[in-house]
Amino acid sequence: MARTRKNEQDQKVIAVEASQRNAAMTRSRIIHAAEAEFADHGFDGVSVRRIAQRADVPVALINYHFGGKEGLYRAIFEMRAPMIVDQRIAGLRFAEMEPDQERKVEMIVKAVLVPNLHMRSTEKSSSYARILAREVSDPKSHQRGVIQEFFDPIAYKVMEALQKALPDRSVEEINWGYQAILGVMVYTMADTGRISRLSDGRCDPEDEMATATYLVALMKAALLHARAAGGGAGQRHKHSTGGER
Amino acid sequence: MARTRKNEQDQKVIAVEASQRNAAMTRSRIIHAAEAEFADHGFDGVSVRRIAQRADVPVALINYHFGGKEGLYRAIFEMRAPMIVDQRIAGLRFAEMEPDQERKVEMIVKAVLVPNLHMRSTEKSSSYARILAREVSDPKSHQRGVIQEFFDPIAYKVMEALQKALPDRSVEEINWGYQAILGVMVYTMADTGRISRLSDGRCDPEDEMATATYLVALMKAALLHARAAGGGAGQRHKHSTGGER
DNA sequence: AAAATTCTTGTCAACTTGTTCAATTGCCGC
DNA sequence: GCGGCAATTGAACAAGTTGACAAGAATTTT
Repeated sequence: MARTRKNEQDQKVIAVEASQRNAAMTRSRIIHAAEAEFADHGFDGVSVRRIAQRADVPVALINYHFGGKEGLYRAIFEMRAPMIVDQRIAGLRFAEMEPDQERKVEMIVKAVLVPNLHMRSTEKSSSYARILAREVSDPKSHQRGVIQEFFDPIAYKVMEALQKALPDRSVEEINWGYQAILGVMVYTMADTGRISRLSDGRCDPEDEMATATYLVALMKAALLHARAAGGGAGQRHKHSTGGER
Repeated sequence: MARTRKNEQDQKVIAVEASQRNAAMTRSRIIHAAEAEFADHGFDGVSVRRIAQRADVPVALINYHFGGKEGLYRAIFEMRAPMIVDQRIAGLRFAEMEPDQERKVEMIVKAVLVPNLHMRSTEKSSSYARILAREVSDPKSHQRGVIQEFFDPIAYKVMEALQKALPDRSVEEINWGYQAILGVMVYTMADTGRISRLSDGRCDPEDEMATATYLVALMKAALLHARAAGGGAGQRHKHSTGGER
């Protein structure tokens, strides 16, 4: 957090060109500009020059503060990720205390979905949601290692909680269940208007409340009622139903 | 002299196919090179020069045949999309004839998932799956309009089938259900190794059969058993989607 | 007050980018 | 044969890219 002696809010607009000499604030302004640009055009689609222009700083400042384009990119995650992770952990702790199985699963699903959905509908950080969505569908993300570094730990925690809530499920079922939740979440977060278009405006990811309600209901049902093959959790010969193709 | 004529014909075919003077063939080579590159680095992450180099053709040829980078990008979809759409339509026709509700829903889910999952595991066209995954999480996709043009029609068909199979569901429930299927599918298709890493190798998107089994089971359960909480999910205005800053 | 440090800035050069151009090649019907 | 035509080529273009530098301003330390 920026620790300025003076009130930062007051100065934010006033002294842009004048004599605002504050590293932390400049950094912040750059990061926010970068966040918006990266969200709109992707890592490769945006130039540091445009970020600099948007942040109203000279280009060289970006290299000075973040040591390059990728450093700036990582800085965004370093700023935002803890926010989400903490909220998820809190949600999981909540779920742990719930005795009823059905509600417990629901709370776990909520713990994963709600922080991100909320973030998306918050104007200020909605860009970050889209960056996140991009990152998971980019092979380079592995190279950058951002997801792994920031989100793998919480992923294990969630799956552990799921396994505890659904003890009769196999490891595979738990894993695929978690991946499904994530997929739905990411797809919704990344949405660029298609959901609203297809539903003729009836479904709107911006409406955090409604979206969360429907998605939680879906994934809760998926986790509670899905059986991989036939009846038991065992791996019988699967795929006996009609063969298309 | 039938024989001579046949020989001539044969030689002509061979010559045409071997010669670099074959528009269709060079087009194809360019498209395939582009597909691989776009999948790995995204639309903005790759230069036409690299594509040209990979296809072993001069750069100018790309612009000649496809009228630019974006034209080339669209050409990929024009080649691949019909394949998937047709398979889905076939799957839906299958589902339509199924009397049992539960099996019907399962078949619809399969009709959506299987063509894409199969494509992903096919080596030759696995790149396209990743391109598709990128496209849906790119705001520019709206600008390009590729998804809308090629996949919106089949989306309506699927939702129609879902509505018919689950008549008591609201339009919103059907829409979110479909979005969920798509989200899970896209996330799985786009996966860059995280699923396998998190599951310690137990879950592998490359394994088309197992993946389809688990995902179909999940989404089938989601559609069949999900009920929006209490029934009153229709919270109208919650957040004003007003001014940005 | 002077010096040292941190932060900011304009400018620069080497390099890519997507696209266009004029010229060339091979194939066809005349 | 010989133009007409589509396909191909290498070169050139203008615009934009990144990262670096040294010099200047602000802040802190001496």
